[in-house]
Amino acid sequence: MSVSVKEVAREAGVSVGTVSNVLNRPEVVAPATVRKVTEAIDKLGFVRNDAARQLRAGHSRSFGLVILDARNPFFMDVTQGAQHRALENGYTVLMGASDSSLTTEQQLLDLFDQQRVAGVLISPMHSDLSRLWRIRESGTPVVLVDRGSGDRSFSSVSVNDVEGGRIAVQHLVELGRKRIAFVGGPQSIEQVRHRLEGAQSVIAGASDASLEYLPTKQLSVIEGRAAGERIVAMAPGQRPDGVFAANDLLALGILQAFVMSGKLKVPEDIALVGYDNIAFAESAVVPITTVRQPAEEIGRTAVDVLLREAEAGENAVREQFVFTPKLVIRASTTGTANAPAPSPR
Amino acid sequence: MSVSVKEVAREAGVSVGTVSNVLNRPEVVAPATVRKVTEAIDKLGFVRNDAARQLRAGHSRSFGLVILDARNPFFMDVTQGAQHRALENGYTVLMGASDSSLTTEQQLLDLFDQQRVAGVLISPMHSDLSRLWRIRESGTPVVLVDRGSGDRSFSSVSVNDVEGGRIAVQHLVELGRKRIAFVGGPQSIEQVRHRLEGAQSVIAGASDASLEYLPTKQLSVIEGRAAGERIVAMAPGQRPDGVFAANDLLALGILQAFVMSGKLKVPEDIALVGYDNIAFAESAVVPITTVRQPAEEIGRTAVDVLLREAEAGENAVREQFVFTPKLVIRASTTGTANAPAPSPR
DNA sequence: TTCGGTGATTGAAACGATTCATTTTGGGTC
DNA sequence: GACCCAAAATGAATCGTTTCAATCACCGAA
Repeated sequence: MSVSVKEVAREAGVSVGTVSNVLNRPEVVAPATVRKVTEAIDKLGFVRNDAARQLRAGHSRSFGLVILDARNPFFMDVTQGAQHRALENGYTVLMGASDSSLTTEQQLLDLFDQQRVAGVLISPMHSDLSRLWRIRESGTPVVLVDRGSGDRSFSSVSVNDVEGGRIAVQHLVELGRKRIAFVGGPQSIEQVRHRLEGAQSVIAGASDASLEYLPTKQLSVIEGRAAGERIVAMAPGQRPDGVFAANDLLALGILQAFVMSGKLKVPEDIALVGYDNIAFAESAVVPITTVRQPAEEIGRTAVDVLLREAEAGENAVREQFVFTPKLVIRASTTGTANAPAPSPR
Repeated sequence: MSVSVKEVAREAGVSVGTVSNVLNRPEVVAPATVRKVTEAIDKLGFVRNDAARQLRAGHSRSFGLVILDARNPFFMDVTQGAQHRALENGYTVLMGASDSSLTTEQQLLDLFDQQRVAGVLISPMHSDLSRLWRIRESGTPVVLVDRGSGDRSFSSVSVNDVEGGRIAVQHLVELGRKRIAFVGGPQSIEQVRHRLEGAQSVIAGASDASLEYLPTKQLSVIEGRAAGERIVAMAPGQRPDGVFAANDLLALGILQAFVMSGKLKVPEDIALVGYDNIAFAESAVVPITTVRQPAEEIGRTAVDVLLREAEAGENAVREQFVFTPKLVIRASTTGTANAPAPSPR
């Protein structure tokens, strides 16, 4: 079916070893021979069989990346960053979304195991990292993405989510909002817990403000809309005047519900802050104030760390990268018309 | 490093052939033996080496998918659909974005070649399908996605883009818009050409309406914003009163520019129609009227066709699926407040 | 007791690239 | 012309799984 080194060797009148050398270390082969072999390769349309290379090498030349949600532009940005940096180093990225399902996460890891990936990048569902320990013990480096490693036992590239939650709610409080609602869930997602924690820390320091927790099942536009509808349905007296959503998808959904109701004006009646600074937050009905995370940089850095760990092998040093999030202020809290200049992402 | 069938066989006291049979055809192995082997597998933590399987099988158990843009939610929806359907059939999807670069497209195909993927799904850049011919001739089925195969020489799953362009502009004309602008590009993208063609066909039939073509370099929010700014800068007398954008990302950017200028009201001064019906079109500053394509279904169907072609081998029948797009009317053309019920995607 | 026959198991070959110890080649020296 | 050495080329072994022809074990029928 497809051409192998053997046939190339025959065509070029050399041995298979030489063909392999031309492919991998042309400097040890006589120039004339290199030419002969290259010509044979072109003539026969030879394409290396990656499976055979991997089998011999013991591991593949791709990294496995497990993200939480492929529909969230934030993760696609992370993926993009990772993919580019990996490609620069001759690696490929296999991306899979766990869709916040533990089973799917396991399946993806099984898959990566079978593929003998050179490393795993993962935004894990919960704190039980035992599976990841096993993977690393079997010789595959693991880097946590968008999630710190509490005890520093894994390398990680993350953003300070507690701080992110803090600056978001701080902003709302400084605008004079008293009844704050936090919309997000499930709490099994660490990022959600941390952002909530940061929110609570602000409230604890502000005597006259309160925080209400409105749980959601997922971090999606649909769930956001549902949460928004719940808020719309509340009695005016106990309705929050500021909402902090655990991510921009939720915020977008919440905003939709508010606008559709025709009853709640943003930010006059209720201010809204999201998280991630996805491109679409800026072009929403009311441009959404949000907490920016350097998505692509997270992806790139994660691959860098993975490459270093892979190189170092057994005695690799664990690295902890923690980025600091920034508040991007837009009309959903300040009510000023759309920001005149496009904000950086 | 990692456990092989050989060690499992030793542990279980059987031959490697038997272990392989337990793995692949347990029904031909005595129940007691199956148990012994299964226990040995669990005990040693054996994980199949996919590279070795592939090598033997001659091809991998994954499909390669080349999309135009990973940041466009439309393509992520297609990917999601493809991934799910593939998984149901025991296949994996390797997704790569060509980012509208021919070189990247080639690189991805090279990669898939090396991986000996079981099939290729591609949303190709231009009409030169010679590379795809070669791939198919080497025994790998190919299905065109979101793009028809003019001469039916490839199977394809697409949407009638000419019709999509037609209904979009038809809608604008029916609303009484006379000076229509088509924003999109580059024309090397077939989808863009067809949508433009559909737009032109309407104008040709409407005596008093005109169509202006505003080219863009990409189908992105940024490019949309730039195009929008160009429109804002036009003299009021020759400014279009209706804009049809080649996709929702562009539309979102255009809308941003209009709103930011503070000079143009949508739809009063200028009506806007997008394409794709991505989730974010609905939650835009002004919810955007758009042309809906069944993204996930496209992905699913494409995998189905690929599976059929792979099964049939040499004498496979080429199949052409053409979905019909639907107009989703929102405030950016009708000006009515946000649609009360969320529209279907 | 022997002979089929069936169901279960075996083990060697094959997949294709890489590696590395070994052999060959070609110059240069004395 | 013999000898040495470096550079170049060779080819068998290896990776882990699957396949399949061959063998084995066991039971019932003759």
